[in-house]
Amino acid sequence: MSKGIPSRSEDYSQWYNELVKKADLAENSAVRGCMTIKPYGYAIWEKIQAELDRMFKETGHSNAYFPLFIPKSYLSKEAEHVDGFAKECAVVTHYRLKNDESGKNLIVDPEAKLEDELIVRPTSETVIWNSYKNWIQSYRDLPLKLNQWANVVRWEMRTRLFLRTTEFLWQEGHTAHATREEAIEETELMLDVYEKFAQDFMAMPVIKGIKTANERFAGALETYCIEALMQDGKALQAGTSHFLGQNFAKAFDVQFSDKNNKLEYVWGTSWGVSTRLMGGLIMTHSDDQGLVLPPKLAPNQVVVVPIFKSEDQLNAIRVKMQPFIQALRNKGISVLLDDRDTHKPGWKFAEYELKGVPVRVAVGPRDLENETVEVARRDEKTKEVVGMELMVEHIDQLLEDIQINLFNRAKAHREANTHEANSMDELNRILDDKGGFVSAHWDGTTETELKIKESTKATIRCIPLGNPQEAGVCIYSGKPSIQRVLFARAY
RNA sequence: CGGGGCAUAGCGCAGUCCGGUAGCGCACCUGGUUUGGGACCAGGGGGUCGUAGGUUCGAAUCCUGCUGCCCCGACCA
Repeated sequence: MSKGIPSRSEDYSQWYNELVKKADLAENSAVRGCMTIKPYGYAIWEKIQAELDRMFKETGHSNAYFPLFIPKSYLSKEAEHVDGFAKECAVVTHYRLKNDESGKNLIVDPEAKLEDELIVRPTSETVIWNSYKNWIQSYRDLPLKLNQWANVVRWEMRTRLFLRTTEFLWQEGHTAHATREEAIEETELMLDVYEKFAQDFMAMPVIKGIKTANERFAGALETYCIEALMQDGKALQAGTSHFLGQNFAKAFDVQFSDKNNKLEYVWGTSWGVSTRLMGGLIMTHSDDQGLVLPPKLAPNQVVVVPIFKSEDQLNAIRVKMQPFIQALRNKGISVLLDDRDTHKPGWKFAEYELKGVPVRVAVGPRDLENETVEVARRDEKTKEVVGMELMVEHIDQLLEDIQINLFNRAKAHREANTHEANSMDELNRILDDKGGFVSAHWDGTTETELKIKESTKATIRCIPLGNPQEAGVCIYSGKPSIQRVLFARAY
């Protein structure tokens, strides 16, 4: 492990790339555009999964698993859906390999061509709705609320670890409802779940909103999203929740008999968050020393670094600290005792800073004498000496403080980087100057949205929920506008 | 997918212009001294120079194809 990572001010994207690798989160694999998620990175993802899974179940959803492969014909059943994904699908055309004449090279057996080619799922609406057709007959079968944890593949041109990879991990929820109102309610409920998770666990403030027609999920009537602002002033779409209307029900002929024995198409939703959240987590909190993790998602919340010269000293520290470590664990706090003698304390300090461990406890002979420990917090890089008998309570409180501090800090950053623009000049100036969210009047047309994107590289991130209605003129066309929308350059 | 850059030990790089059989720092191994912010000294191991061809007595070095990575664009969560 070499020391240090580039600073954020020098080159933010270089900083990000190096941090992901140096903190042992992930690396590029031998397969183009695909990443290997390393144990430390995967441990964070597992924490994300565990909490989201709990929240999904609490809101009445069950997990299931649908196949990786989708018959090509399924995708084309919903016209807009196929348009949205056709350009980035991996296709399975053969089912067998064989040795060539020389016997040395494996080749695709031309005899083994699939009659019906299979698509590696870019998302699973189509296979799932194909099953829903068989599962739903009556209003008594509704609502049907499923989620699956899965990998999906979208053949991307340009990839970045966690933010955009060809294969990625996610969850996709797919629900079916008897009424339009209930489906919309579900779409909004899951958006709230995402917001709560992002804010309470990732300590990442998000703005809930609705996507414009242009940015909408292919096949949805309405796409809701949570948008976060990264440290470099670029926005990140962190999660989406789609109201599908009856589009997929009609495409896959999913009808149910209502209480009056009348056949109706069901109403659908789908919603997802992906390993992209890892990118958001990193870019929301981390600094030039490395990763900064919110306590609720840190694989190790506390690391204890003993400082010793001899084996006897180490043993004395072990014996002294054991009950305190146990007491922390009894409170549900994860504690790592790094008593390796192969690395020096200073090395360990730097290492755990790089890996974002929220709290570090150092204990040496001096502390044993004084009945104290040195407690350092990763977020503010401050340390203080605490009496041993107060240590458990202190750390418990400190972890809570860090969780809240990270959120407040990120929120302050977002607020400081959200501005209003009343002209194209102003929009451009803000974007080039410091980036961030820019609230501006827009005439509501896709045409204008695209023109603005062309000239500024900024897109409409969302129309915030509960957006104040305010008469104005579109900054591009000068036409009347009823509200401001949020523009930003985005990941 | 277009433009540019890069590919030499696990990592970061020099050597390439001007062809003569590979070097530095970190990491690793051994021994010793060390240990409260990435220790020091001594010794040691590790590379068919991304890959496939070509030119040449001889290629990391020159030529061509391919692959991968990084940056910039178009596409996207």
